[in-house]
Amino acid sequence: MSTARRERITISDIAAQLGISKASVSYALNGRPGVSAATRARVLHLADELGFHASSAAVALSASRTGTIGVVIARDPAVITAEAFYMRTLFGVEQYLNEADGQLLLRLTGERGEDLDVYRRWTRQGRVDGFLLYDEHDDDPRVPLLTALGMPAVMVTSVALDDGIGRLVTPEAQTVQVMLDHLHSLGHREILHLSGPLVYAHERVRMQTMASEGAARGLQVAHVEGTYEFASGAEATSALLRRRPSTAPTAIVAGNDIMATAAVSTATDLGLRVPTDLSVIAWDDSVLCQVARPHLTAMDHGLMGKARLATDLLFDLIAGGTQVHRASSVGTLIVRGTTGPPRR
Amino acid sequence: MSTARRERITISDIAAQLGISKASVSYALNGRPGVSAATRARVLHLADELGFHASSAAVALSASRTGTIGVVIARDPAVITAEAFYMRTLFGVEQYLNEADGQLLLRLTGERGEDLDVYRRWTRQGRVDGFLLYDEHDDDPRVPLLTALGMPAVMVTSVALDDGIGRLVTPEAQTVQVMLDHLHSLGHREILHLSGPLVYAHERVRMQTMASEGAARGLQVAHVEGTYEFASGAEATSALLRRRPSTAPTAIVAGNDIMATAAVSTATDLGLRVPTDLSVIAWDDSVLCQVARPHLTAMDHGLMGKARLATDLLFDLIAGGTQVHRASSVGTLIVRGTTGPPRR
DNA sequence: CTGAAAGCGCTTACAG
DNA sequence: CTGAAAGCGCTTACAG
Repeated sequence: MSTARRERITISDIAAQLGISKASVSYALNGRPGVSAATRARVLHLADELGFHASSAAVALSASRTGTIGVVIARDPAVITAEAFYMRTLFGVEQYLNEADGQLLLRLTGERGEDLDVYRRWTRQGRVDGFLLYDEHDDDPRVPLLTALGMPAVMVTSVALDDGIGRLVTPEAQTVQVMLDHLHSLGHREILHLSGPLVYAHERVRMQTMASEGAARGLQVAHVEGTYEFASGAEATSALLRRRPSTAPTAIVAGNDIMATAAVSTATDLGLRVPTDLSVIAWDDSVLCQVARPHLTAMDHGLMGKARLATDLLFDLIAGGTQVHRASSVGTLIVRGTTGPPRR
Repeated sequence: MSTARRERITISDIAAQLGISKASVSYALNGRPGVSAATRARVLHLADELGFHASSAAVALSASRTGTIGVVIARDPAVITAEAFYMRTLFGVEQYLNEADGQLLLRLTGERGEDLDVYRRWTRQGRVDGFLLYDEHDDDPRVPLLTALGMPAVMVTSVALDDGIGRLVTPEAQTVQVMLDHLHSLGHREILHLSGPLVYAHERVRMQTMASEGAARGLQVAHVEGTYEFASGAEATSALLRRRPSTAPTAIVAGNDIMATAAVSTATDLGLRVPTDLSVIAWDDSVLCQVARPHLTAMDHGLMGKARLATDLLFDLIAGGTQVHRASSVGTLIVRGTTGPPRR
């Protein structure tokens, strides 16, 4: 009856109805000083009654604040849709955003650097206040790019570099210790580390840590670089098993759930028993691990919690925070059916 | 050297450097008439050289256009991270957006109606130009809400209602025909349809279609409502197998990959052989289907392509298009190791 | 505590 | 074809 033609309700409407200035409405709405408690209450009440929500464009334009963070994932669809990693991570981010009333702008690009253009464009267009970064590469071009653009960013990574961007650092050393201690106590002495692609910084860290921690325990740790794909896990496993029954590894630590599942499948197909003839640990737990037979022993890294931590750090930096490093806590080893004493 | 203090490059900068008006720059940039070819070329060249990207806030505020679509997923994290459905769907959407230079605002909420608030808020805030809708319920409250808000929307569904919102309609009848023909030709006469929750409109359609198409082929089709979860598939399967060897179904059509995998696992655990003693089809193909043993026979619905179609329809409606219904094409049955002739 | 006014960076009729 | 100007809906010093 009142606002027939005009679709949108603005602070001008509220100001007019209350007989005060737009400025007062703005101050009241944003919880800033400059209005009396009584005026503030009247504004908030009317805004609620009218279902008022400030135009994000107007806020962004005048206050240079979008309330939006960006996530750009540059990975092959075939791999990414197979792993649960990103979906869990996104859920963690969203849990935080639901509470903090933030928004997520998401972009899935190919692996050939198209992502750099998205960071640049979104920044110039003023679409986001900051970025959450995953899958760090060595000399990752995103770090200098975002630094140059002056855009807050948090890398979820295993490397605690001091390059100015925010970093949520995974304690890979502790993760490796948990897995190696488990295998060591079962009696394994020779282990194969089937990693993901070494272009990823965290895979390099894991490889080095597996080697050093293995040596510290008197373990032989061999390494093979995989692709995260099923075929890659199958191939590495059959190659390993062809060396039997010499001094081949009795256990495989696989870089993701897919390759771990492949290892179990392949061993079983070749007539071996898991875990008696071969033990397998998956670096990341997932439904796949719970559904495969036998169920896979795997690390639960609390991915949703990690994502929340990362998002919290990012909002902190956006708000002007200066503490750029934060550490996530070590995960839990879920012992299921694919690890046991080796026969030998 | 020139723009030291001022971070952002604006059309005013371009206009100044070229000695023309802001309006001309705007026309040139947006490919609209009102500038000579020569001027347009100079503008575009300089904009490119300066790495100019228009402020999305300013465009949104003045032109009421964000270039952003919203997707709000109201599902339990445990289920959603297990299925590949949404990740594939998001990839399809993103493929389209990468080409059309559109953006995606994503929100994952709980299942208790919090999503309605997000639709309302994003609309009032002017954050998006339209919504992509999934998981239609009977009398879905989102339809009247978005209609009232005057917001373009496309529901990806199995129901071709004429309620004004856009609909990309899955041909469930054809899908059912493909699966039933396969089972029928193998010799199955009694089939169990283990559906997902019937609160979803597409599950109701599937149930009705399974019944009618089954009857048309002289098949007995029983129905059990599942939850999409592993436990649900396991339970339904063991209940079915307890009825053996009477006139129990010899095949299960399961509503998603998780329940299908559960059916195979459970049957195997109970000492039955798949597919000899029990055949299983998964309604949606996934890595899980390819990794499980035996590999699962499943429908490939071309989810990424469907998502692209839906996004295309949405942008069409946003641009003023009036054709609200579009049909997606039927998927392909991938015959693997879980379907074969029944023993009987 | 309150109001008038400038400004954010675009788009879009409207005159020339 | 081109320019001057108003307007989108907020925020934010700046006076009172």
